[in-house]
Amino acid sequence: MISSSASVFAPGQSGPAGRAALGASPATIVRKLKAGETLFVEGEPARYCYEVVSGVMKEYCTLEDGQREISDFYSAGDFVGVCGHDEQTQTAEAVTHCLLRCIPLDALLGRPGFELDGPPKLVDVLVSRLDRSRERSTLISRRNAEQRVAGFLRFLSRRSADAQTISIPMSRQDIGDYLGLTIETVCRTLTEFKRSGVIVMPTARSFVIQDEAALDAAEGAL
Amino acid sequence: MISSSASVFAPGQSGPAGRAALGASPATIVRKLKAGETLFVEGEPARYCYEVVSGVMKEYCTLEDGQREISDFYSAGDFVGVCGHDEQTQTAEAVTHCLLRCIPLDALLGRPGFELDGPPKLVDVLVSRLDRSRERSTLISRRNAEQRVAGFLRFLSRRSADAQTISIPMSRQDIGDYLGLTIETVCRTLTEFKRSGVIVMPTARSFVIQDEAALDAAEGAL
DNA sequence: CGTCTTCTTGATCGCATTCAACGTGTGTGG
DNA sequence: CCACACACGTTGAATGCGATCAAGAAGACG
Repeated sequence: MISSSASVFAPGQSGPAGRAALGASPATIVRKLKAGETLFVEGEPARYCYEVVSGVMKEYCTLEDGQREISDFYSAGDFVGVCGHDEQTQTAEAVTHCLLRCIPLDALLGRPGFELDGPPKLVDVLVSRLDRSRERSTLISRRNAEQRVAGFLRFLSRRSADAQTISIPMSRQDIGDYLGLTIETVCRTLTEFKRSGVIVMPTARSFVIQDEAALDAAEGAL
Repeated sequence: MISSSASVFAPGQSGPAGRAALGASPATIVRKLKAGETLFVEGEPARYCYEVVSGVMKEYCTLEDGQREISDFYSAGDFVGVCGHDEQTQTAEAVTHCLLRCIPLDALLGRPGFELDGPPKLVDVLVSRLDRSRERSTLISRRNAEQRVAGFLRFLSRRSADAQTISIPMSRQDIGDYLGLTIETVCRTLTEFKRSGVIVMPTARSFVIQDEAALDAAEGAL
């Protein structure tokens, strides 16, 4: 499953645009991505990891039958592109307009000459990734649509911290691919939450939690 | 969810039996577990990790509604108990009679005075754990019972390497808790594989692959 | 030999998928 | 500014797969 077409490795696509980070303390190299743009694809050599400065990224695998499985969403402070292998095992794509800080993997590995100021330890990143992976597994292993969507709304609300109105940056398709549900089931479940007064949705891409207790109950003991 | 009852920390239960590893190069400390015995429970302080010498271990979470979710099975060469946190996030239990080599977590973290001979790098263990977690996610996110069970049989056959007859060390319940299926569905699916000649089962706890191609097809592009 | 656990099979039900159609919003060009 | 097109979201009806409830078979063990 190595989809390394030439275009993928076009200059400025497989690493930070322009200057390479070969100095001692790597200057903050930033990449901008518009919604829908691809950061890297499965099979590509993994030389950088990226700290999300703003926006939302997603990582996914494409299965042979064409189905997409989104393994995680990343927002400000998260690190994308750390898979622990020489080649990326997943594809990363911008959900919204994104600002990324590029970090040579050597820096995370603590190789001499690549020390970081505020070093995100590779181990820490891997641990948080593992935790998130397990969290998702729990969400999809034995829970029904209501519980999954409720869990997802909680996931979004946790990120938005104090915000009243919580935005939904990703499409229904993305939510489905993350929760292992069809787009229709996601819709229906949201509609049901609206109908029963658990949430209110000012727009299709935002919501306000009306009944915290009911949402917790819907999530069903997580 | 901290289930740290007193009995759990009884001597010889929360660490290697008898002598503690406080010397420089830790002598091989081994623990034996009978099938069904618990190695550690969720919430317990994580001070050791364990290399499986022989037998099969499982790690699982217990959800509030009583459902068990088995996140992984471990056999010879695998490491149990590395979660990256100060407390175990899961419970580990012996599936079969097990022999384990106890490794102080300090050794994996590379703390001075705790160097190992053949050091399993913490990063490597975490990476393999993450890979396995993702593999399981893929198995349960959008695949039907047939594909999941086929994938599980492949998982078992990969471990048994060259063996003709592959043993199934875990119960149907365990398989179900791992695949996110009920015990009945696991049974029915296995029966269907037998009926259609994909596998033969000399006993309920072993199988022989009769039609490799059909098993691959059933797994459905993984 | 009997008891207990594990495994298997059967019948029914409910939830999520599928297929299909209809709204809604957004952006582009006339 | 409006008209149109296109992507995205929502709703409806029917189907099918896996869960559930229930009971029976097969091992394991004392």
